[in-house]
Amino acid sequence: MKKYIPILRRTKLFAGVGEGEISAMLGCLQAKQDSYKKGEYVFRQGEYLNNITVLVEGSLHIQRDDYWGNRSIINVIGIGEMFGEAYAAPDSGALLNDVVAVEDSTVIFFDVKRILTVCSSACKFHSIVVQNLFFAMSEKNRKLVQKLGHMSKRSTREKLISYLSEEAKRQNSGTITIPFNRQQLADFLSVDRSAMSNELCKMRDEGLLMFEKNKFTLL
Amino acid sequence: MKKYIPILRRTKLFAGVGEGEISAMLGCLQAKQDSYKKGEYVFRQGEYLNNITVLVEGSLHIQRDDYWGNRSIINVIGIGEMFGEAYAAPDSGALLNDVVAVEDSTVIFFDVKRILTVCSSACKFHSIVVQNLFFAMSEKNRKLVQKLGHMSKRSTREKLISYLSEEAKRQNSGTITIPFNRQQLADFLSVDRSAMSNELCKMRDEGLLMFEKNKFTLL
DNA sequence: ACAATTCGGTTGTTTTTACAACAGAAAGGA
DNA sequence: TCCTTTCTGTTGTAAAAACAACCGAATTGT
Repeated sequence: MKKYIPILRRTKLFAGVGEGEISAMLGCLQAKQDSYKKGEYVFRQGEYLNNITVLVEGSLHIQRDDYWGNRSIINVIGIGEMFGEAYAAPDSGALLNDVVAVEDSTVIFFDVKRILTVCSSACKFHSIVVQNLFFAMSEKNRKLVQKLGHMSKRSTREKLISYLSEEAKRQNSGTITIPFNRQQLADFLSVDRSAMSNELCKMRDEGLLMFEKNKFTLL
Repeated sequence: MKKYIPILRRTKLFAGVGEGEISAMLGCLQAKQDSYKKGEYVFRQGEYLNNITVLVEGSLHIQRDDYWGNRSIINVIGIGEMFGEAYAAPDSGALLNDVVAVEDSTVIFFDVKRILTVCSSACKFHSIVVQNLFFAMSEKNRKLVQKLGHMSKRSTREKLISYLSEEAKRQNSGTITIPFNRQQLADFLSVDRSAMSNELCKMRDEGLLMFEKNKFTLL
């Protein structure tokens, strides 16, 4: 697990905490590590969690397949991001989504009780982590609201514009790379893939944007 | 502000804290109170917040109007619920939504820094509140994901079923009262009001449900 | 009680989407 | 390299939603 300490150091959860302290906290927080091959499930819908999990290698999708097989991608988890935190509280009930590795991935689990209960021992930085946890959850929250913003748009075109322009803002560039192929983007925006593909090409023909694979340029 | 202490006591934020302690914390957390008439704005899009706010009287909508006047209702805040917490962190940026009173309302503001920074003085219950804050944010998070679940449905009918059946589950009854009129429900689910009204009547004629005003019975 | 406004339902038209089926290109594996 | 699979774009059709316009009922304010 030692090898991932430099990565943990750069996460929101451990912002402001040194590598030495993180190393010490790994024990205090009962950290456990696990790896998953592309396509494997980290968590499944219906499971009960009691840990906060941080991705240190690879990439994950938080998604949900409904009864008819329609997939909805809720969120993408990149390296350094945490997940599962919303289901780690005592009365939060079962997980409503699947968490699946979209490439070979490694995660580290932290016991949530141990994070929230400030220990009396050496971990001075514990309270920083609690604050960080709050900030990270705030951010996740805002991200979800932004996604609601995209999905509240009535047409596929508007959804695309809403998503791509926000992504351009976030990546601070007119040319962006998205973490989706076409099917995944459609599942993320909850639209039909072929209709979306069609709309994208129309937008390209109208000179609104250019794209090649998952690289888009807004004009 | 004293008169609202019994209400605060029943909130998620102050769960497990006695009235005496709450009373003491009001000062410690620099609580401030304000009231709004129906239709008035508590916060506006673009504002910067640094407090967590709890509704103690009335009802609020978290909503957003886009460029063309399409309204999207993100969330409903009932008595005892908190809001604004996702925008109270230092780097969270400006508020993306409006918060508007849908009836005469009263709120109490708490300075977020003071909540997160455990004071050395008498407030023993401070750390409980920090935990509560985490749990409350978790819950809000799950609520947003549930809303994404409704909005990810492709048809108006599916959106309605998704929303109403979740609400029936939450209210633990086949007969539920929703906090929306037709226009608001449409804005909440991001569909056209007349089309939705039409669909509701079709569903009623098919024997799927019954309704009268904002009271629905699922069959 | 009356006038004005809001609310909910209805209908017809236009636009958009979902769905299905297919084909060429690209990627991946043996 | 060849074969297989995945990915993306294209087209046509059927279904659904948005939009607009309207009406009667209910509600609100004076």
